[in-house]
Amino acid sequence: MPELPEAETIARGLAPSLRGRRVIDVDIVHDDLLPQGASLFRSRVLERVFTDVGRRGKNVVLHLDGAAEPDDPDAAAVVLVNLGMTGKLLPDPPDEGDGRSTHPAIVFHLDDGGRLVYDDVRRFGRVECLDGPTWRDRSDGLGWEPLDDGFGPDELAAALNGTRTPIRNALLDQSRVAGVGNIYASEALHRAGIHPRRRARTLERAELDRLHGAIREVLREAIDAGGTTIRDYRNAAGESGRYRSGLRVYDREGEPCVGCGAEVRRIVFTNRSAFLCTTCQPESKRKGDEA
DNA sequence: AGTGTATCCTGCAGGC
DNA sequence: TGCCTGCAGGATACAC
Repeated sequence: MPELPEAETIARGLAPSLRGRRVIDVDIVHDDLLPQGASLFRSRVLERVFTDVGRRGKNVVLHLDGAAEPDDPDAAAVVLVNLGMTGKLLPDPPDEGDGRSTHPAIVFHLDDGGRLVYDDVRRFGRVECLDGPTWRDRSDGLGWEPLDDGFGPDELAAALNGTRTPIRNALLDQSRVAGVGNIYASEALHRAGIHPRRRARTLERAELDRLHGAIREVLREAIDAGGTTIRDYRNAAGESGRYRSGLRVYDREGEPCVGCGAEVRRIVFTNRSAFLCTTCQPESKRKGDEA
């Protein structure tokens, strides 16, 4: 569920509360979230100190010191957290009431008596502990950070790489651009006036320029609002995101388009909903497409 | 290469 | 109240 703005909000909220704390024990409630297996994961994480929290695409990256070999920079490691649809990272959650962990999957016990809980209702998330070189390789397999200075319209065009796949699907492909999911794909395409089903290779230069600007704009606005909560998303403090009211089409089927007043429509392809205004985002003229 | 489908899982809203 | 269906911010694997 969480996309780039939600992962960014979580990382920012988590960093101050996690830095400098050491893992003294790990409870593994659901080992199906650990592709490495419980014992390897535990052995890699035990006795290490969280040094910082970052983000890459939709992933929250918990940095660990190189406790075993302090002089080797490659000994530093990360806990890579892909939150799936319903993942949450909760530092020191209360036992009762709002913000408590309802579906704990992995519990890190920390040296000061506190905890970091990875909670995940549907358990589509993944948690891994990777050494530095492995993490760099993994990160290299992801596409552009859309908010990086180096990411311009030319880079977007190159990432799309002439594919015939619908532009909505191309935007969801994390190896092209990292961090865009179903909400912000719909939102960016609406702002750019491009139909979600347009084949990526048919986008003209002006459309690529608009799409590039729209992606960055909507992601920045969503970060400023602390992300979007449709139902499950909560930040590290257990709070909802405030960007839902900034959404122009996503989850607004039947409501008027803010641009033209026509009804927002929901279409489904590749098993996922896309929301659009068919007036502001006209379908291409012919079924097979030109170009 | 692209696309449709199924899968992993749980919960919730809506229809009857 | 309950039962059933469809749907959900993701990612992958498969057959055509």
